[in-house]
Amino acid sequence: MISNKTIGRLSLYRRLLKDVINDNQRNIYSHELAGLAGATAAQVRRDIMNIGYSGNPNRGYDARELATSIGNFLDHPDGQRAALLGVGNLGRALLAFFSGRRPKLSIDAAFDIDPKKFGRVIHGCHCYSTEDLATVIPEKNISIGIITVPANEAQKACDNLVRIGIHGILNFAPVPLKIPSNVYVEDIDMTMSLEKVAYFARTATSGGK
Amino acid sequence: MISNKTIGRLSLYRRLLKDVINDNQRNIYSHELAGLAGATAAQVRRDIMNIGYSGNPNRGYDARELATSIGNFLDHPDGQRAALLGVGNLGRALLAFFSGRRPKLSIDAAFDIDPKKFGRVIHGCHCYSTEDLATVIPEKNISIGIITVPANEAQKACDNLVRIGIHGILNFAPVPLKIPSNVYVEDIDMTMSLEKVAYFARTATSGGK
DNA sequence: TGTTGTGAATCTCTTCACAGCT
DNA sequence: AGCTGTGAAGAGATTCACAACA
Repeated sequence: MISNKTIGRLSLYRRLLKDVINDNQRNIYSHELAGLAGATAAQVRRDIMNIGYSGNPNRGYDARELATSIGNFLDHPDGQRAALLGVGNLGRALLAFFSGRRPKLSIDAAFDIDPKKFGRVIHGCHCYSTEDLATVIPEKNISIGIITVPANEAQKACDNLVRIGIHGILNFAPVPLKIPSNVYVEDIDMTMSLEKVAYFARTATSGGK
Repeated sequence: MISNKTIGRLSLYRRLLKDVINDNQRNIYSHELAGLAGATAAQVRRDIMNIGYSGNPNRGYDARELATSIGNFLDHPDGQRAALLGVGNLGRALLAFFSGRRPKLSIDAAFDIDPKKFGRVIHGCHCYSTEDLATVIPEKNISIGIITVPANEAQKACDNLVRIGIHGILNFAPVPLKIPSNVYVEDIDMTMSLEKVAYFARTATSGGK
């Protein structure tokens, strides 16, 4: 079983490898990738070991092969699609941010309760009424939910997603969601992050992490 | 020394305690707070122990006192101010999100390179030219930077902040920043988070974390 | 009885260190 | 000589389990 932390770093390595490949660099050593990622060489080697890819003691890793191996590991062969719930300031920013970024992972529908938004296309994404959730999500074969509704509506949004059979949720609302154990939630708690920065900025010389 | 993870949870506990206090609940047990926070009772007790606050074996913790203790621990007595670099979609969403949220922690200046934005006030925050960074930041006594510029400009933005003497940075750009060891960076890597969700949504029954 | 506070045990993640390879 | 792959050690975080207490 592969850990949450390793998955996160693999995602980062792949992104860094794309730049390396674009610069026409063929091979990369664990310590080079570690330098780019802010990790240690041993960490990089172990992460790569975990997905079963092997380098060469002389030339390090083949950048292109490694990126492909990570892709095979992280991506679903048919791709995966996400729905965004809550087309406010943050929701729209995310639609812009993720638009066309990864072919195997796209936001394919947005939902809101405000009728003025129904039918609009925002950064290439069609906006539906929340009432259509149960029909649009299976129809578009969506397997991931992104919650950007206000805090007081987040649990309801989550419950709706879970009821339809969504197993993965990215939650931007600053409240812990109650979910059954077969659903994975990743929280992005910006308030918490900012308060951490404030704390460690004070305690000065290199606080935690 | 208190850990990064503990600081994060304390921030969360405080937010949850506000709701509890608003509901006129006087006392709270570690297992109740744990339930709200999605943690264990032992975890909550240890975190609270770390900041030196004590409960009562009969009544648990005094909600109001505990919230105050966490505040004394997390907040700077004079408050702290942040600057946001990069007034794009995400930057504007953050200005809206954090506007007036916490009195002791506010975004007091925004910076961009686009002259059309200079002088505008966005969600209550004045927008300056990036060239004015070195004058506005000391003037407003800002100690925290928030980076929402495009990936290829993030390191430059970071370097500018560090040069002016900023010790804490919240980084939304999807690149690891190179910083001296006396600066604390908290990364919010939305791409990584979404890819994690995609992965664990597949491997189904409660992947990692 | 049911809670807190906490030493000790456990679990998880990271780093060390080196054999084996090219 | 300098790298990878990896067992083993180490560090860090969480949970257990129970004495002390109201």
